[in-house]
Amino acid sequence: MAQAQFTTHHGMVDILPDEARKWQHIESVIRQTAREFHFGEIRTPVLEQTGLIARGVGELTDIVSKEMFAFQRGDDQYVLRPEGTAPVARSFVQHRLEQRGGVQKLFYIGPMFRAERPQKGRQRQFHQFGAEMLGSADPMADAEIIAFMATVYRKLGITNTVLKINSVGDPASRKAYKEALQNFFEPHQCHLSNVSKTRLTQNPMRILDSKEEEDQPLIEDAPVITDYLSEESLAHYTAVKRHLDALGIAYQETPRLVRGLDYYTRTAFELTSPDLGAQDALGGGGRYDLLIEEVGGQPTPAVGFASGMERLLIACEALGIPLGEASQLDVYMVTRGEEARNWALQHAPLLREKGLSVAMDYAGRSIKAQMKEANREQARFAVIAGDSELESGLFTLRDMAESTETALSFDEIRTKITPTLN
RNA sequence: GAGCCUGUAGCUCAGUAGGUUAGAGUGCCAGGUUGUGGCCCUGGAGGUCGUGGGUUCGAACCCCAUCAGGCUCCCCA
Repeated sequence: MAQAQFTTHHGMVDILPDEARKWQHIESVIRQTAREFHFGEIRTPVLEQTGLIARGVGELTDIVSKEMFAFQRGDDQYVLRPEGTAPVARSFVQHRLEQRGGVQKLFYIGPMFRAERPQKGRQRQFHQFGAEMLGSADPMADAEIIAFMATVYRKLGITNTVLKINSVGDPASRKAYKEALQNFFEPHQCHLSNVSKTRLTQNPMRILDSKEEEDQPLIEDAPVITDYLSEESLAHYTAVKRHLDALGIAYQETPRLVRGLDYYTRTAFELTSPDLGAQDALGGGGRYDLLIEEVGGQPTPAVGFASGMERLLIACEALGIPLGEASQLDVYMVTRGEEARNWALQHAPLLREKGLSVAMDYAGRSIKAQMKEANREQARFAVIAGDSELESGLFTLRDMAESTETALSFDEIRTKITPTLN
């Protein structure tokens, strides 16, 4: 491979036009879904203050402790955002969105950054779409958020997914549960893996989603959080499940589901796909009733989800779901001679005004080469212009699929060709 | 951060007892048709064999390092 002098950074990739078409398709499904659920788009900066992420996501999380792209400039600490929820929470507080009344419903699509070791379905710059509902503690909000996420996948035809849900409780129930876990694991400490041993003191709940084999038998018997939920949290959880049932959204209760971000309270969920290998999470989310306060706002209950675009692409590909048609070229203007090229350059806009896509040769190549290109680009029509056509005012309109030609004036051509739908 | 595997033309890949100017298919460009595509024929361009060292008379092939990718661990989207 001829090595380029400059290349993308480790774990960061270019998305070229063929690939970008797929992204556009997925994005349009997301935007359409957002419209149907009546969520407004929010676009926050890619750079945030490091303190916001550290506080919002949690100092002890992997994301903050070892995966941040952060730098200092002057007195300011910048970080490339590793996720979307903390920035949305910041924006909510900064712009006093609670003053607008009602529940704020926001969605976003954009790049996130984490300095992890790249592998399939995991990049250092990756893209997420997500949605947040701020200002509602109602279990219906949880159900709507999950429905939003599920709808995107359903529309795209990704059906072999599993929705896992759990409740991680409120602070009080979580405290009780953590103690119960510590009491349970402590006597068996010597049977735990090394990672889990350290988690025992720092964050015992994380032991539950350990993949270490030696931990599995113990995890099986570990106490279940649902037994430690406060009355309110249990009622909330029950209501969320009831609403999902009513919506016809299938789910799997997963008492051991714990998410890696600190801000979750009560509802936690994750959508997984068997097509993704080691990184099997398509998306996930939950309720974060304490985050807004944590980043300096009034106490505000909220719930949201985030989903990985790259993983969505992988899932589509695995299922053979076609994404994004090649853009249709309506007219290729084939020219011979400088005069004809000038004519084409000046008349192409008159076709484009009608919404037609129009291409021409910019390299002064032979008619044959231009026809070849028209064919490659799957043009519907070729308009051929040379000296004789310019003189007579009648141009050759060639239907590429039919291989038929007619002599028409430019006005007739302009009237005859109409844009293809889509 | 750790382990294993891979790295030859734009793309998919051949190419070891280490030995002269490194190959195929496809794509690209051109000619066959002096103004016309898709099929066919012919020709051409394109690779310092990921990069840097080392071993050797000689390395795409052996050794080391490095970079990039893949799979797994960790964790997450």
